[in-house]
Amino acid sequence: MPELPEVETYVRELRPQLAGKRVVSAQVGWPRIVAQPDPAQFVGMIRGRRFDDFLRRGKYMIFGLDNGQSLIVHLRMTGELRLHPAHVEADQHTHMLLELDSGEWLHYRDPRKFGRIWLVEDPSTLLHKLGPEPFDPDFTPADLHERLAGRSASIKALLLNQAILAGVGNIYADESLFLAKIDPRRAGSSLSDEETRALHVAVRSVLQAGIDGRGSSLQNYAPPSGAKGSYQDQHQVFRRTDQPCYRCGTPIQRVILAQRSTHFCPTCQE
DNA sequence: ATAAGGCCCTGACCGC
DNA sequence: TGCGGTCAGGGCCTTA
Repeated sequence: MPELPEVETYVRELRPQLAGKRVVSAQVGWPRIVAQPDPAQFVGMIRGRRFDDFLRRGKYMIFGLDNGQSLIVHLRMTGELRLHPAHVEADQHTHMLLELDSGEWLHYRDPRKFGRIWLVEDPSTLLHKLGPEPFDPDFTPADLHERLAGRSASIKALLLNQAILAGVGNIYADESLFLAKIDPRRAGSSLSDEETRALHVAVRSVLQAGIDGRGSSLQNYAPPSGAKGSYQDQHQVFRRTDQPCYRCGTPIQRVILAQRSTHFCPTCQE
């Protein structure tokens, strides 16, 4: 389940592999994977384009092309993007292929087909609804407090809301709330200034540790270089239901919030 | 406006 | 062994 640290790892590892290479041809196997434009147009438009820069915004990857357009990819749950030599055959779960002038092929593989690809003139038409980047200097504790004000939904649900803050998903939301010692079931508006500051610090700290570990490799995710991420070894609560809290020994509890598994320590988090 | 639930998808896993 | 049921969850959509 790629979240900000996993997508950031993707961008860092794929950038040097793709920079300056040109698309020779494209194939789309599962039409719904290409959200915009329609797949036939997409194939025509991407042909001949060269990859210039490569950025991340929230959980989106943005490939800048030489004609000013952008190829945007969201991996959702099980998406993978990998550069392979020409002799590697696409399997049944590979839904888009780009042939490059280096002789390599970029494979988009996604068993659950939740991921989406766009080719757009202006990325902001797609990304303008996103909240701030967690590491943006303009994102302050006061800003976070304002975004949570008046919200009755659980703080867990609000952390997952990409319009409030971009990039946090289920793993890093649970880990952030544990580090900040905040009960995930609390209403967003109930957080004090002090708790909001603690959460602000915790989100950045957990995401940075995730990036440093090249992400969390659970059942599906692995970075494009193949070697697994390591942050799963540092999880304090995520998928540790009934196991003792590392801090106090209380069994980690699991509840459902916003239709997502939520893990927390009932003693440490209030 | 916000909040909550459904939906898309398939593989892994569980109990029988 | 086979099989049905359940779970995993990101983001968009509909409903209230």
